[in-house]
Amino acid sequence: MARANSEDVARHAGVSIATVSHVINGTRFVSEETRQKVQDAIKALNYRPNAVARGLATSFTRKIGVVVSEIRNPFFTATARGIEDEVIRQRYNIILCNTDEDPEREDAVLHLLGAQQVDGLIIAPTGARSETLLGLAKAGVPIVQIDRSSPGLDAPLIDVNNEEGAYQAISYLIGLGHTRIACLINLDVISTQTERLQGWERALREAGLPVDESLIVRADPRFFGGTPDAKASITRHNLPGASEVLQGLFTLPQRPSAIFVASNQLTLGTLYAFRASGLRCPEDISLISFDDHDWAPIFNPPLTVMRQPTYQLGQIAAQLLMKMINGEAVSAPPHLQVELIKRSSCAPPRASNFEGLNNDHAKEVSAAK
Amino acid sequence: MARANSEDVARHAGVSIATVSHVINGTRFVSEETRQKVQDAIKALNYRPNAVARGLATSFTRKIGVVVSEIRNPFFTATARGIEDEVIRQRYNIILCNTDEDPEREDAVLHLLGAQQVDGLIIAPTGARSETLLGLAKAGVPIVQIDRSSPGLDAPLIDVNNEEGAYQAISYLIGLGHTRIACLINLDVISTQTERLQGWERALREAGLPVDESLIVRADPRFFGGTPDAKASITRHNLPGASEVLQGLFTLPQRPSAIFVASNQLTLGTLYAFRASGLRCPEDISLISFDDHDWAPIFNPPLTVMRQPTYQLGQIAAQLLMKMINGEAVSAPPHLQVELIKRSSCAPPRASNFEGLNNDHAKEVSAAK
DNA sequence: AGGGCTTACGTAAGCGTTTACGTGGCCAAA
DNA sequence: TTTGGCCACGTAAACGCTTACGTAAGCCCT
Repeated sequence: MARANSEDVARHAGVSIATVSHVINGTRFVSEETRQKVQDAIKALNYRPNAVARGLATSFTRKIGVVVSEIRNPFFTATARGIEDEVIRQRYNIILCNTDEDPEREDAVLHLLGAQQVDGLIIAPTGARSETLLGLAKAGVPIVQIDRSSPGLDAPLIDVNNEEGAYQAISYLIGLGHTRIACLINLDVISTQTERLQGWERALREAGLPVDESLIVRADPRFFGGTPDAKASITRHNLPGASEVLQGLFTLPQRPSAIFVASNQLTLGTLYAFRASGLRCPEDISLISFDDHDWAPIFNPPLTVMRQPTYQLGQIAAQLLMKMINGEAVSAPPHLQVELIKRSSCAPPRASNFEGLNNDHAKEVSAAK
Repeated sequence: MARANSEDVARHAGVSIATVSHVINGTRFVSEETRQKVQDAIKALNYRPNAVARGLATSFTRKIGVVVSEIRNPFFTATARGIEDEVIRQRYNIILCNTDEDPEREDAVLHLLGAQQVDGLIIAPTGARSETLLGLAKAGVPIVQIDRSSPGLDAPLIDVNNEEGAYQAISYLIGLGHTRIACLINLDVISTQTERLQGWERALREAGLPVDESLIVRADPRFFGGTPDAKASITRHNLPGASEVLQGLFTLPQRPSAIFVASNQLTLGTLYAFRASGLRCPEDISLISFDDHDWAPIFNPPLTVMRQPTYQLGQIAAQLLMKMINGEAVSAPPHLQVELIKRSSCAPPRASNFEGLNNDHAKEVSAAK
């Protein structure tokens, strides 16, 4: 059963094809009588306007591209959902693409999206400068960046204040009495990681603590414990992951009493390293990590985290993009705020004073003394 | 800078627009000389074919619709990723939509996808019969269903053997010595849930155990501990979630010694209920649940699960769909297999015999006696 | 020499919309 | 009776491709 087109509708209603277009879009006055005839014809023929043809005619396709590194990363999953909820209300669709942080794959999907004539683009760019991305921008495609920014690209960026978030996390640990705080970051060259590293350093410096470079460790992001295929496609650099790297660190004579995990993809490996090294958290080592997880509150111990407003981040990015698509002037919004969620994976270091305690586990530890 | 079109290229190369099209698509012989001129022109003008126009002309848009209930559900996240990896190789894009198991929203997104002239559709349908979906099928849109099937729709279904998986899970528990095994299922009307319930019942019957209806509990699926906005959009029925429902069950005089969780969205709530009720797992109660999680191996205890090949499920669905789009004859594939991943959340019930033990924790418990 | 075949490419219709412009009918004012 | 204007709608070009069909040039064969 071939789909009816507007010509069929016009014939059926005894009007011109222009009129059916106008009743559909409400773009000019049509008498009540003819409008009714057209509506009836549409019903009778089960007519649905062809968005592709409309796209050709208007150059608006009602599709936006969403490109992230990996949709299985809960950060992006939630963000994508925020985006979709926002745009679907305006009858827009999202085309989802993964880059795996690979500039080549990024290039490929950007070409496809460009060909698809998306009305706009929300992208978490890889670290590499992308001529293709710059080309899209120059061609007038509205773009908003999320989480990180692409070199040379002048497009609004929606992200959190990573440096400040890390600073808060480290300050919290310092307040608990820690002085040797490791910082675990992602090997991928993403600006978020260096920003968080800077926050780590600043907190240390401001507290008058030594900045020991040997406490900065980098690991290959990977899914831990996922299905085999997932694992294969996610291990990117084929270099040691968080658990391997940390088990080395933990055997050091002067091991840290706390660890700050700057990437949500590294948390599971860290937890595994604790277990493998026989370290109890928070008794032997404290943990604070970026990004909340849905399992974090019921983990043992419940994880203290820096929560990012992921869903909201997607919403805001989408709202901004829609404004740009509609030709409204927009200004780069401020950073979103991260939130310190105190649960129980941070406690004062052992054999230290307990001033500044303010969570249950710390009190338990204190009481146990 | 307006984008060049094929006419610009033709003019620049001194050939006709038809020739440009043919060198791009390789659809007819073009002399090496002219081919070269066209290629040069394409480079010079940075020409990219407009997929929308091509779509209008050929009626193939190189887009497929992917509709799931909730992309934040890791099951669908992995599946979507499998789909994308598969179709991107053929330069196809996916349009992602969420339904929240809401027939109305499903209807809305299906209309949009229909208008967008997707070449095919991969859908995890809601339980409700959908005229819109049936209409798309009748209009000739290739469709493959995943996870569950839609009433009245004749389209291949890619899923796992839910009944058998549940049967295996329960049989495993029975082998461990359990006789009172609760079954926690999702309130949403999805066929997977009833199938798993049937597996539960069959295993019990075949073992000659009583089928106690009071051990079947239903809960509202919801994210537990997620961000506030996530929670709001996910709680669907505004009815008690897993943790509330189970805490009731656990205070019963004859509480179950094991629980089978039939939905991955209910596992976190179950774990929370354990904690809230002061129940230790697996010492006081055993747990086996559908779907693996990336945090399951490092949870305390590591969770024994029925793993579904989620990523692969997406791949297979995509492969099948591509064949259908290419007009090849396809046959409905067999169920995918679920896999019992034995970790440590299942142990023999206390004060019972220990025959049939086969996991570490069970042995520990045994040894501890 | 003329017809026919091949080679390499051009012409133009068509895909299903939107939209600038045109037009017939009717009514009121001159 | 004109004329002008409004009202309600139709005509046709345009969007950027694909593709069926047409065609000019060159060659071979009789």
